[in-house]
Amino acid sequence: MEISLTAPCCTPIQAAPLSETDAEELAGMLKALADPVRLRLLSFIAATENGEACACDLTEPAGRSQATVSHHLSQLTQVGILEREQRGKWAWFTLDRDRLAGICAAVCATSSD
Amino acid sequence: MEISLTAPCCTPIQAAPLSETDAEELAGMLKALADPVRLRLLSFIAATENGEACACDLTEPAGRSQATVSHHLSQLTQVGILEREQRGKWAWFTLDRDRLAGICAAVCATSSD
DNA sequence: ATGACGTATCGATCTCTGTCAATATGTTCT
DNA sequence: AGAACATATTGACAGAGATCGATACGTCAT
Repeated sequence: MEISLTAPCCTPIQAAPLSETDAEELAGMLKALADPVRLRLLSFIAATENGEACACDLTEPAGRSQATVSHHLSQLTQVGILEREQRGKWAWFTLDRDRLAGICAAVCATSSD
Repeated sequence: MEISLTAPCCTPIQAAPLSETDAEELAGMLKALADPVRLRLLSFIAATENGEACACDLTEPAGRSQATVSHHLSQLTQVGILEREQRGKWAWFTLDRDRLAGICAAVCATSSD
């Protein structure tokens, strides 16, 4: 039995039959990921110099209205994929790579991990 | 630079800003995963003795109608997470773990991978 | 305090998706 | 061929979600 580098964020799907509740929980996180605009937002943030970005710099490259981008950023923050920090009147977001890895672990980890 | 064990199934999000097309592609696969019923179906199949299951044995544990389960299995097959094999009048499904790992790699792989 | 500016929330609309009953398709057995 | 059974497809509907304009909320500078 190997020790995996990142622990699953929730019950892994390939170890044992998933309960309805556990399935709902993981599905919620995956739903947050499963949108092209949100994936691009994550990608933009990951591509910055410091791995952080201000909401004001994300509206234009996302190609959506300020309200829509704010909504997407909020969703990603809610499931812990993004972390939000208020700096003056600006909202800065950083990617939580451990959280992302935890979601992936829940999807991919096999019983031998 | 490490060589990762599984190659991303499509453009990874953390390497460079994602194009709209690439984002749509990955989002499509994640959408297939992002449903509690489908996650449970995957989980049930992964938990079987041989890692394969007949559609007829999935309807009841999924708690959905035959039509709905068939629809979900079809979606998972369409994005390559499940593989379908016809045996007589039964449809057998196996999990493509490499495909799953490829999706995870696209989400989690960093530029240093 | 007041004005300016960045962000979040609200309300409305439109599209997408999960669901099932009914039906069609395909396979096996007699 | 015809009956029986497993699975897929169709059509319809309800609920969820993406989107935006308008507005409210915070924060800063004057």
